[in-house]
Amino acid sequence: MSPEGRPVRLQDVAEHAGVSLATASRMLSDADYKGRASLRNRVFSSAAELGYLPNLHARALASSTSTSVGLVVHDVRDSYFAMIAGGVIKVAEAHKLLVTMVCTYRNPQQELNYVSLLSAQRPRAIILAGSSFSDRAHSAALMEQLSAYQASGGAIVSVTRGRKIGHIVDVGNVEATRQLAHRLVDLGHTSFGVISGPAKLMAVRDRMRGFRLGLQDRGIELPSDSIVRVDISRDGGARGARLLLDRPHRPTCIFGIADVVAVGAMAWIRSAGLRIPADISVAGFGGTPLASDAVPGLTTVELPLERIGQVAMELALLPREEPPHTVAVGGTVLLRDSTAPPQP
Amino acid sequence: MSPEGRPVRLQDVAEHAGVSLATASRMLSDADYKGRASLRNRVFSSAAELGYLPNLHARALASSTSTSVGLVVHDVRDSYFAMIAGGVIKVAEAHKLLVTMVCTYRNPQQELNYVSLLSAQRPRAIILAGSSFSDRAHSAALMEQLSAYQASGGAIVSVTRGRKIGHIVDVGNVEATRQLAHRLVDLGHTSFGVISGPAKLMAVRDRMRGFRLGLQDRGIELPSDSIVRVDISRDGGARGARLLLDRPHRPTCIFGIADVVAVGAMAWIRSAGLRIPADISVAGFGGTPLASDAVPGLTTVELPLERIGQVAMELALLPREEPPHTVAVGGTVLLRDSTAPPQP
DNA sequence: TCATCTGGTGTCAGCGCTTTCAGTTGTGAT
DNA sequence: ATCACAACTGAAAGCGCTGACACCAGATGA
Repeated sequence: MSPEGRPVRLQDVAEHAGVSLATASRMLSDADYKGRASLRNRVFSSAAELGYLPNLHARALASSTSTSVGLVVHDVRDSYFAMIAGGVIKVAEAHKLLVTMVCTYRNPQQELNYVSLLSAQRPRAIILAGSSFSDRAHSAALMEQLSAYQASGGAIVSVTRGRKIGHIVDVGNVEATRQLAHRLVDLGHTSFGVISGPAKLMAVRDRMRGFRLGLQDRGIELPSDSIVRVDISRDGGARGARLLLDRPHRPTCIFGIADVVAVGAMAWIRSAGLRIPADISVAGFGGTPLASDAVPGLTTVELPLERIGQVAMELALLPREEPPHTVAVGGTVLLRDSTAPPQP
Repeated sequence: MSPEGRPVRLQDVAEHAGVSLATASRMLSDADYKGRASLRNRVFSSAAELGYLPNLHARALASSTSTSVGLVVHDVRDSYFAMIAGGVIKVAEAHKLLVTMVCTYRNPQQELNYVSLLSAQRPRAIILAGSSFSDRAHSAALMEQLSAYQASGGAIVSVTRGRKIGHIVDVGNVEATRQLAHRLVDLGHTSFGVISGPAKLMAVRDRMRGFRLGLQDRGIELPSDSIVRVDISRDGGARGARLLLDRPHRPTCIFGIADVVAVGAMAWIRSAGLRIPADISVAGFGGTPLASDAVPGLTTVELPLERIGQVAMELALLPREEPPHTVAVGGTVLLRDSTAPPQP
């Protein structure tokens, strides 16, 4: 490192090694460039000795290729996104790319702000893992930003269906939830309660639709008063369970729109003195560790979350000329002990 | 956005608004600069109309101040770090800073690599939330990197005690674990099993030391054959519990070095047909959502994880001339239902 | 032997922005 | 009206790096 203050520049390394700036640059950052072995050694040992660290900003500016990747999630604290982020970071690190993460906390306006802040960093790709609001105006604004970003050479990957730009990782919310509904009905349930999330979220809508479809497939309607909407969080789940249990007709099975919601609901149900699954069954969605750690184990739609992150990052790495891909990453219904046939 | 390809530069905005580059720059990014109102409007509306997005790389290069912050954790998928990351990101976003996260997966060599990759991005600060290995050579190498980084103007915050550089957020591993031990002994336990983690981690060592001290305070020794070392993960916890239960003398209380370990242990214990806490008590460390979601609720040392992240980020924002601060963020022993007096 | 490559190296013009510095305008006091 | 002073604006010099281009040696083929 430098004796004081000013960081070591490539120039310093070049001088110390007695070569030109350009040669030093090529030696250090062009893998295909060999050069004279003696010089090569001199450059590398000078760099090491001086503690040279390339300035990524300068490099990005000069070569207009950055080493960062933007990741947009709703909330890292939710295991669902933490797992996806883990997958993204794993692949990114293998390629020496840095992942810059922003959390929108499901606020569309924040999302817009952070996406533009991210774009300003000119990342190689932007991965939208939590995104997709149903608001027309918002999607239009987002699309505008994204297409500008794409036009300037960035890759876009969305973990959602139906975005008309970039690559897509489709987790098949609708179909998976439909399957879940089938299995729950097959268990014998006919009266359901659903703890849903903000209607502005596409994922929520899709899961709701899938659940409804699944019930309809078995000839069951979901009355609108058996649905409550809460924040997607543990507390939201608890509140949702309370609302549902307060109603005159108690359902035999509750579906939480996300694992974290279902887990919150389980806690409330238990504290209300009811047994799971004897008195009431509970199911979730996501396949987070929350579901497997829960007691009893939470029946859920298991998504390969970390894998989703990895796939997203791999798509982001595809050459620019590649046409938009859509990768379907299916979920699997995992029946655990939180669900059982209803007591007669 | 630009009609095609090339992004809009400040130059374009300036021309469109009929002012010089310099003026446009000042209008757009110097808050103290007012300028003639008419020009000001022209510049802002031009920027909006053209969809101008500043190039953060160019800005960082020219002004040598970046808008990013580096965050080093062991593993985002672990709620412990996800919560801390959430706190860091929350404060960072409030300051329009972007957080770049790397995961070391507890590999010292990776840590070194990623810290230097991060430094190359010249972030305003580097926050080491998961770090601190006991290896001498490794710490020396890390210190060298960090001090070079600091010399070049970056702030450093470590969530660990005893690093001799930058600000410190001290979670008080030793003292908190000591208290936990007291409480467990006070419950009546005298025979303990500990599921510990890699000895190379300072946090693990500190918690072990605290636990030992706490027992010694009550006149109890911890035989070395009642300690098993595993990976800090759910599976590690399960494996640890298996090892402990296989031993001739079964402890009445098991301490997992981290919540995730304790939760894994609980799962194994339950699957082995033992009841918690009737047959065996379990305690963890961290205060992650894992602990509160567990059934029975996991006794643990509750750390304000999100707050720790926030504090770390706030320290990172302190003016450079500020001397190194040390903020102690205490943990609280939270006795839940996973612990009870041992059965006679 | 000389013309033709080829790979290695140096020179230099930017990448898009900030920031002196100098010049220009407008303001209040004289 | 006149001068000092402030506030504004523009021209230009980089920030640290890459990438075209030019140049040079030595190797190759006729």
